Amino acid sequence: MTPGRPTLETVAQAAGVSAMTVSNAYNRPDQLSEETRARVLAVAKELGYAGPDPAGRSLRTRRADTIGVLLTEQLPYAFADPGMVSFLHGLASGLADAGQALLLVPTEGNAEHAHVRNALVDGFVLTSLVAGHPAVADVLGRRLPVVSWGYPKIPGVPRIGVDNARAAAKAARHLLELGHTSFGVVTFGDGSLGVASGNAELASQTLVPGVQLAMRARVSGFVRALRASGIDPASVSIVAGARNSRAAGREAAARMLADRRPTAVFGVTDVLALGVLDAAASRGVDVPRQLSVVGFDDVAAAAASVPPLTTVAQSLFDQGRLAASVVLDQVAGRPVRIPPIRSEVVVRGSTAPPR
Amino acid sequence: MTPGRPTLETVAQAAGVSAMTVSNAYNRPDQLSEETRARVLAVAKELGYAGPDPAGRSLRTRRADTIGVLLTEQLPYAFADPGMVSFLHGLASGLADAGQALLLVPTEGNAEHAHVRNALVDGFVLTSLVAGHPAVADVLGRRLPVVSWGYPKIPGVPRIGVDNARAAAKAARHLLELGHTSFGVVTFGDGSLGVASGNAELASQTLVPGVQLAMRARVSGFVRALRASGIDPASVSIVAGARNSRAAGREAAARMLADRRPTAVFGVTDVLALGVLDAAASRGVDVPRQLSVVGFDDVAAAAASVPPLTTVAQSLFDQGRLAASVVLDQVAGRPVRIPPIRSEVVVRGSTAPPR
DNA sequence: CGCGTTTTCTGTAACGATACAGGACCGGAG
DNA sequence: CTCCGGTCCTGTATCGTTACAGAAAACGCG
Repeated sequence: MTPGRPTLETVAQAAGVSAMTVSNAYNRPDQLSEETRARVLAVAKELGYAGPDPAGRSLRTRRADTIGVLLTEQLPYAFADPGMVSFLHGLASGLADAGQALLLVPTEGNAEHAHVRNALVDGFVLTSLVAGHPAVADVLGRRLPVVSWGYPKIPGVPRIGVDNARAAAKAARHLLELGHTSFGVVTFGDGSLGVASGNAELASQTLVPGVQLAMRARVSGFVRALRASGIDPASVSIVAGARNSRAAGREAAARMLADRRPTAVFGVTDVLALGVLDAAASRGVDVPRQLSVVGFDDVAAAAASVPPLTTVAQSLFDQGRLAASVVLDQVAGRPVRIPPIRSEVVVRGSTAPPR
Repeated sequence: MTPGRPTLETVAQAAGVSAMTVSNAYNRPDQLSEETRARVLAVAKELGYAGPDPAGRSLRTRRADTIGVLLTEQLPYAFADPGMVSFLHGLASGLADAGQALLLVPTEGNAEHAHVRNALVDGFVLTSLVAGHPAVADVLGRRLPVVSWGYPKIPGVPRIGVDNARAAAKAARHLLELGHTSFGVVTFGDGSLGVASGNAELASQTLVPGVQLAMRARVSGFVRALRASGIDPASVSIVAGARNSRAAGREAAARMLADRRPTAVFGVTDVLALGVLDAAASRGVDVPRQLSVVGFDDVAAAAASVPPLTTVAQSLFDQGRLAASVVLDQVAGRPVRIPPIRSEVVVRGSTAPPR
């Protein structure tokens, strides 16, 4: 009876010890003599035993030492968006420090969300998901610890995220302090909807990407801060790109600049703001002398652009690490505390007083 | 006897059916009447049953529907390097299409490589690892399907990667055709070692990051192509940055440009080449009129730089997708075929004839 | 009405591991 | 010689699921 893959039992018999001893040889070296351990491992090697099977172990111990992150509808989005990459970076880093691996769980494709149901994880991190996305219900159904980043806001689920409206207001105040009086905003998707009606925070009944909820909050926070300083909201030209990409930002900005050109533009993400810089450059508009541009996020590319981008920095990497510690605290049954996320305007070369 | 977490059995008893029926309710809807299924699911919901436990399922079915990717020694590297991110993007995309999740397995931290041993995966993808990295042995010990990207080269393990030397030679020929006669190379780490002695391909006995083996191949391929056209290899100034970052590339290029300045520079990665552009800009050196710059990889930032970067494109995204299909072919027992990876020079605005 | 088919459901037997509770043995103290 | 405390090792009992084979009921049909 020696066919098939070797197991603990196979090795145990070959080595003349009990299965427990073989298990201990791998996991509790102090529980057996160095001598026996060496012999057991030698036998295991000879038999081609691959080591204790993680599936068996996981079933028995009820732990996976893995945290799953639910990626946006469009998997590509996760890697194409530098902000998301920074967050994942921080998350992976925090998890690795705690000896946990990170499982990327796609939400698209399988309609039954088999990925979510089958994911062998001890907890989930939700990232900027579509509000009301069915996969969220599946995650909650797993009854595992969860932490949400940005949106959706779920009752009873710890959430990490900046106050987008307040952070965007900082961008507005920076520009106001420089003396600007005419403004534009570049957003994407339907991120501008509801702003005109002052209803930007209205929860949509339809499937609205969570990222776009964040963008709405940024737009409305920006506009509100302007209004507080006596700027007429109706004078603020708001354009939306098709998606959050540099090219879309450039295209949207081109439309705006062709119209009556404001002296200051707020891009709701750095990626869009970089597109604004591109559009300005190709039209011969000098930044910052003829046009000030502010972004949001402070991704790596923001510091390297020409000119370097002034932006509202939120530490995405740190938020990733925080998400890791929050979900692990829950797994371990420790109390969860979420400090407020800080944001600040990083002034670089893309903003200046208007001429 | 109803304490603890509910299981299939708990639900089965409450619903008055067998455990198998409950299992089928979740996994084989066609195996039972719609009526019973609805009743079972209702009971399950009422009991707070979270659905079939992935650990039990995985033990029984011997599948995890997950592929693990072993990340470089420095986890941060994976996310900080846009080339790696593109590869991961393609990999995740290919896996998602096949209904597989992606597990990021860190190699650092735990000396025993518990992550590798415990990873619940059906196969592994190795990425540009340190040659002879101990985690590689652990991976091979798992006796699972493996595919390696770039380095290390492991006998019997399918490997995906461009021919770095040949691709770099294309960069050299592009510059030669433009008429350049004085050259520089910016690499990183010890990527230049051995080139002078013509021994760049020598496998090192020490722990040399696999990425650096790739860089060595690029440097030597570039230099060899120059030599083939009568350029004295000794006249090529080779400088190395501390790491693969834009800042390091800039710093290294600054040293080179302060010296006798070549008319053409090859950056062994786009990231480094972008640093070269930065260095040129800050010294007032006009690219491409006074200096031509060629990169390698064709990351997104290469198309957006000022001027846009001429580079040797290798489709990292496609290589990620290929890695996915190769490892899944192995898992499924299908024959593995690895097509050659194409590379080509994408001419943009950073190269021109010398003046 | 009898008989083969299909639909619907069930019982048994692993899958591979570890937690736990001891048992055997050994050396030294009393 | 007994008792005690370690060290080293073992047996048993799950962990929760699904593959497989087949039973029972329902159905179609000549």
